[in-house]
Amino acid sequence: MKINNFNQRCLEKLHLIPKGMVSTYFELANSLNSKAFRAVGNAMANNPNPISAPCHRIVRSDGTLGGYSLGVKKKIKLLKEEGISIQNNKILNFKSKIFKFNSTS
DNA sequence: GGAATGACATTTA
DNA sequence: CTAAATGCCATTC
Repeated sequence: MKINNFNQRCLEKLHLIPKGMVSTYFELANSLNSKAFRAVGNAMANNPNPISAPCHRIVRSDGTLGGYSLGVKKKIKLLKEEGISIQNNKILNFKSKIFKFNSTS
């Protein structure tokens, strides 16, 4: 098995997300200089370490939660604990809580 | 090497 | 606004 560059990359980025903030698959892939937001989701889905990586801070571009290996329910709870308000499986003030990575090369 | 899948995104009806 | 269809990228079978 070769090194999971993509997967590892995503996990590293997750660590950059400050508490109380969330990010989208799109932004995450964008930070990787890729448009593989699909592959990003796959990387999380395979989730080698769902504990070491705050994958619960990753949501869809629409502000919806999307999914979670441990269960969407858990994701909501975690985000709420982080200080993020969620309702109807959607993040409130999502635009204000979205976090963008350093796109500056 | 090829087909199939997915925690997605965007557009059109 | 909701639903359906299409496109995209990487990984897995």
